[in-house]
Parts: sequence; structure tokens; C-alpha cells
Amino acid sequence: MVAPKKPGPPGLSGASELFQLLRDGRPRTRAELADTTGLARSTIGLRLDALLELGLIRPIGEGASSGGRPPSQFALDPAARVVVGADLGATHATIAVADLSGAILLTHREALAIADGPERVLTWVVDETRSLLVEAGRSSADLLAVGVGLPGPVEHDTGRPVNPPIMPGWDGFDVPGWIFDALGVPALVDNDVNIMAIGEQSRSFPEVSDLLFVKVATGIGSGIISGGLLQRGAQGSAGDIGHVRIERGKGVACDCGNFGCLEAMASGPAIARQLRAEGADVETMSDVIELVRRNDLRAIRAVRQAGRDIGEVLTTCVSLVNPSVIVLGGSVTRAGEHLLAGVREVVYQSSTPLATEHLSIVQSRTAENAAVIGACILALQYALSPQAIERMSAR
Amino acid sequence: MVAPKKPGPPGLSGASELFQLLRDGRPRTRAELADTTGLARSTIGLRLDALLELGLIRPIGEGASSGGRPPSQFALDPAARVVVGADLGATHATIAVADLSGAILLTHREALAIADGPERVLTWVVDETRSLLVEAGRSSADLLAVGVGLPGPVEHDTGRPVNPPIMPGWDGFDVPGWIFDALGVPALVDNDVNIMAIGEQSRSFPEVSDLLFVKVATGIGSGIISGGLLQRGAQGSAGDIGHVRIERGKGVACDCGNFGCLEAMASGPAIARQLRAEGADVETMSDVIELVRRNDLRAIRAVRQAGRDIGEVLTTCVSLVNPSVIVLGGSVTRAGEHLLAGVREVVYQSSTPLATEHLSIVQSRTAENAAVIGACILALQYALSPQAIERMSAR
DNA sequence: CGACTTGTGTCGAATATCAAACAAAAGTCG
DNA sequence: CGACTTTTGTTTGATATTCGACACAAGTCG
Repeated sequence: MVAPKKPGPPGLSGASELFQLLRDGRPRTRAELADTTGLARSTIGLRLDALLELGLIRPIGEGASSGGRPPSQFALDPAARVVVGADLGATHATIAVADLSGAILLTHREALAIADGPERVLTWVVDETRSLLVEAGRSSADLLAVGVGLPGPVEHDTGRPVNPPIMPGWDGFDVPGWIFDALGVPALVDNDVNIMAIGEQSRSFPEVSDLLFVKVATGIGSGIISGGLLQRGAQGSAGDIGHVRIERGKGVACDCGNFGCLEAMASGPAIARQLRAEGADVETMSDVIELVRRNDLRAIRAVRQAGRDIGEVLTTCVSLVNPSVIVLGGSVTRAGEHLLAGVREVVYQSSTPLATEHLSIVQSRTAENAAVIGACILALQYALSPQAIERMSAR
Repeated sequence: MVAPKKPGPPGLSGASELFQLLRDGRPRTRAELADTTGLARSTIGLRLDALLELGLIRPIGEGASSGGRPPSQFALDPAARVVVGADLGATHATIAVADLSGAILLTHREALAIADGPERVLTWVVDETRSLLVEAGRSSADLLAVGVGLPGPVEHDTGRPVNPPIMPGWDGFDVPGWIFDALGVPALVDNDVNIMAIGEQSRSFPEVSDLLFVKVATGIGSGIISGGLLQRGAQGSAGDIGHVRIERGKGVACDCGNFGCLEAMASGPAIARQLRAEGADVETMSDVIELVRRNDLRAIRAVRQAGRDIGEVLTTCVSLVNPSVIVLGGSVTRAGEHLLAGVREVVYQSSTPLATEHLSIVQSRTAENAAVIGACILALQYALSPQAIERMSAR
């Protein structure tokens, strides 16, 4: 069906719908836009004027002529506004300014303990936001929204942490409210693994709509993107695979109070502990990675076994959510391909052919940046939504 | 925010948006509708006229007067049109006519082998549809859409089965195309477990947006509703938990060619097989259920163990999708509470507190009807979608 | 029983979109 | 080098839709 002559209904609210088409940054001519939207060329002209007025789009030279007058093209102006994304980890925090295309303009990373409590940590976020904006030569009026990733469960709708184990003082804290009071822009808050999933998907797999991101670091968690949407679950704790029991874990105690959790066997600290028990001189995961780099067989074996353990859980995940890509990220993945090899070994062997036929399991390509990128994308998703654009143009 | 004076943008295309509000069947007054949509009362009047014209809604007496003229109320007219839902199992088929509220008007169940191939089975569907319509006193013009559930993986977007193991001749068959040619209405096709999940959610848990439906019968599968949406995954095989390995299954061969699958240990045939091996005189799952009803300890123990096995897998599922309800259905659940008890035992013990705090695990209340109901709901979801209403009113 | 309150239908005004006509730009061809 | 072609960009009147206000209807309350 090519639009059956669209008779009666006038059309859509404002310029927001047109803008959604241009969000991808690809330049388009007016004719193209009229064609895809079904609107009259004249209407397109008016809408484009409104968007140009707002500064959200800009003319991009001319297109190729096909025998007549060459068309002028328009595209999202990435530099029109900015968003800020903050990844607040247990001991370190990263903050970044991104343009409307999601490209990171500036980053800043610093030691900062989440346990210092929301006021101090968020004050740092606000201060850094202000100074990054100055550094980027932007006024605070250019800031559209802030995305925040926290190392614990978050109720995304309200932006409040829910019983976070390692974030004393944060339980139920109104993060968006606090940030709005300080910066005057909305804040979107989510679990750190979820924003990494968003970051990885937007940066490395924009065409993939079913992706599972697994973070293996001090803890183990995952973010699920299914049908193009991040899945959060009833309490926002979807993807929490760290405390699933695995076979090999029998009898091993986990910090959570249970026994045999994946996290107690395959997380960074767990791998280090196991190697220590075997007599290796390792303190942290960094030491383990160092050993692996030096081709220490014992360390390689331990990492690979951790991969198998994770694979055991991922096998069920693959059957359940049927993703087309699994991305492994987190500090432990810096130990080279060994973790990945362990995961693949188990997943490809155990899962059903239908689910694994088109499944690829890869290492995170964005590495440490996945989280901040995801935080920025989260902010952008909100700030460039039809409703938000509508509000901007209604002003 | 209570709608900040909606200044410029005119509004929406047609009456379809108003209709979405009325889909729930609750009667509403014009004032209520104007209030929730933000449209002018006069506009509401016009829209209602259009919907009344189409026959989709009807006036429902008067509301309570609050001191002045009593308002007239309008609600969805469930009897305006009908949909048909068909649940095609391995050996039996059920078909039903439902009104727009999703209430089943007529049902018909018959022995029918899916292995007879698509032409014969779908011919039966079409013939039964026609005769049920006659029996219900409806013309075929009243039929809006058909929903179909099939016992195997289906690519929902195209309605074609994908490598179904027990459906010879169906691979890649264009089910919606065939039905459209015969009946002139669109058909929506999905996996049987998925439609059971939809049916259960719509009938028993309309307020729950994160629900996991687990069918335990000849096979074991699940349907995931997350964020109110059915999750289908990259290839449409999401929820396929039958071939996840469980601990107890070590060494037990499964039909799928692998070892230790959940289905090989906890499905109906598997339970019967295990009891036979212990010397019990059981042939089918029905025999097992009979034994359980007579309080045979061995049978009860077997069923409960199956519950534990399923629970082992569901523990991971709970961590992954964080549902607020798990519903158990399928023939094996007719063995009373024992299966449920086994599932609960394991899930509540192993999962993280955050995920289980608000989790209830219950037995299917719609029993055998979940599937046909789901098929009807699937058809309704399509037939009452804004686009479909738009098309109806554009005619 | 009358004043008041609340809901319903109609009408003109404002707005927005459409379609088509019109003007402009740039390349092609003789 | 100029006329033609092709496509783009803009303007204009027609159409449709929504809004707000007003008049009327149908109850309640004193």
C-alpha cells in the first residue's frame, strides 16, 4: 500500500513528526521528506522553517542534480544543543557532554565514591556539568537533559534507586528532582548495565533490535534490549543475572547470603579469589588480567572457566529472550578473548539451533565508554522525543 | 502537568484515538472524554457521532447527575463486530467467536491433526469460522480478523511457521495470505504459548504488565509479556525454555538431540516415563493425573519434582525478566497444586529478594481456554488498533 | 415552583493542510 | 549561447477540522 490518496484527516500536530525522520542525521531533500511523510511539499516547507527557526536542523549543501535544479538538503544539526551523561560507578565517575548525534564532545573521569551519598555525588555531577559546558563553549541554555547511570537497581519511571546494596543514602532519593532543581533540565536515571546496553546498541549495533549486554566486573549483570526497547521488568531489576545459581558454585557462599551465585564464581573478585586459593599472587582483577597477558596458564584457565559459568546462565537467557547479539563488557573482558571463548563454548553447545543460528557473541567495542554513551543516548531519547520537540516548538 | 493550554496544534487524525479510550468497555460521558483527551466538547461530539455511525460504540443510559442535567454515557458496543480465534494443537483444534470485549460467544473443539498439513487444517478453520458465524447469527461482514495459534515457532510479522518440528508441510506457509484469500480478513498468527500468555494476561491480569506464562504439557514453553508487550525475540523463538538444561537431567537424552533438557525431565511424557520406570502403571499424562488425584505418593512426588525442575529454570527467568506474575498452564498443571508447590519451593528459595518480593506464582485460571482467548485478543489488538479504526472510518 | 447547575447541540471564527499554479534555478541540447 | 527540460521552492485559494461561545435541555435544590 502506497497511501491510498489520504482523503480526510488533515495531519499531525507539529514539526515534531518531521523531526523524528531527521533524527538519524542523514541529509534529506524536501521532496524526499514529502514523499516519506505523504505531506504536501508546501507543508514540508513550513515545518522545515519551524525546525530551522529552532536551530535543530540546518541546510547541508546541495544534492546531486538529476537533470534539473539540484535539491538542497537538510539534516539534523548535531551542534544545535547538547546533553550530558554521567556514569556513576562504585568508586569512579565519568561524565560526558554529547551533541545531538550522540557523539561525545568532552569527557571527564574522576575518582568518586558513590557511598559519599546522593548530595555530594550529585553536586559533583552538577558542578562538572557546568564546567564541561563552559569548556565546550556552550551556554547552559543549550543543555536539554541529563542521563545518569547508577550502580544499583533504579525505578526508571521515577528515577529513584530501590534498595541499592552499595549506595548508602541513595535509597528512594529523587535524583531527577534534585538535578532539575540545580540545572533546570530533566534527568533520566537508570541502572549502569542498562545504560551500557543502550550505549552499545546505539554505537555498535544500531540495526539490532534484540541485544543482550552482559557486564562482568565486580558484579555481573545484564541489560536486555528486546524489540528495540530496553526491558526493565516489574521492579526495574530485569537482567539481574548475578545471583542466578550455577552448577559449579555448589556450596560457595555469595555476598548476597545465598550460595552458588554466578557472581560468586565468575566475577572479577571471584576469579582473583580462586587464583589466590591456588597460590597465585593476585590481589585484584587487574593482577589477573596482567597474568593473562603474560600467558599464565592458570589465570587463562580461570578466566575461561568463568566464561563457561557465565555461558551456563546465558544459555537460558538465549532461550528466553532470543537475542541476535550478546555483547560482553566490563573490566573482566579486558582479559582478552578467553572469557568470550568460554561463553561461546557453552552457549553454542547447549542452546537450541534456532536460537543460536543467527546469534553472535562479541566483546564490547566501546569498552569503558559504553556507559557514558548510553547515559547520553538515554537523555537524547527523552530530549528528542516527539513530545519534547513539541514543547520546544510550542514555546 | 495538566495540559498547558494546548495552543497551536489542531489535533489528531480521526476518531480512532477517541476509540482507543473506549476500548476498555467502561462507559464514559462526553465531558469525561473531553477532559482526558483535551479536545473540545464539540469535537468529542463529532467524533462520537462518527463512532456511533460505525456502530462501534453505543449510548449506555445516563450517568448520575451531580446537580444538573444527567450526562449520557457511551461505551464500546461489544456486539458491534466479532473476531475469531483458533488454537491449533498437535492433535486437537479449538475455535471460538468473540465479541469486541474479548468475551467468547461460541466455541467448538474437535480432534484435528496439525500434521494433516496447512491446506486441510486451514480449510477446517475457514469452514468452522463460517458455520460459527452463522450459528452466532452474524454475517461474514461482521468479522474483523482471525487470530491463530500454532504449536511451533512462528515469525509473527509474516505469519509463517519457521522450522516447526511437529508440523510437516507448514514450514514457511503463508497462513495470513491463505486465510485472507478465503475469508477476506487479516489473520494474525503466533506461537501457541504466546497466545496463551496474551489470553491469560487479558483475562486474569489486565493490570499486570510483566507476566510470564509457562505451559507444561507435551512440551514446555513460555510466553513473556514485558512492559505490557509480548516479547518475541529476534527469530520469534523467545520464551523457548523447554530445552534449557537442568542439573537433574544429566545424561538423559531429549528428542531434540541434546541431553538434560528441562522438557526431557519435567514434561507430561517425561513424568509418565519416569513413573513407568519406577514400575507404575501409567501410559499418558492423564494416567499420572489420575494417580495424583488418588493421592498416589509416588505420582505426587514425581509431579512435585517436575515442579522443582521447572522452578530451577524459572529462577533464572525471574532474574532476567523480573515479572510480577508467573502463570502455570498446560495439561500437567491439572495435577493439582503439586507442580505449583515444586515451582514455588525452588523459585522463592533461590531468587533474589527484590525480584520475588512482589512475585506471585499462580495456576492458570482460564485453563484450556487461555489459548483461544489469546487468539481472539491477538485478533482484536489488530482489528481495534488506531490504524484499523482509521481505515474503517475512512471507508 | 423557580433559580441554579450541568450537559448537549449548533454556529461562526481561526487555523492548518492540501493541491495546484507559479516562479526560479540549473543542467542539457541544438 | 540561448531555448528547453527538469526539478525545486513558494504562493495562493479551497477545504476541512477544531475551538470557543452561545442557546437550549434536563435535571437538582431550596
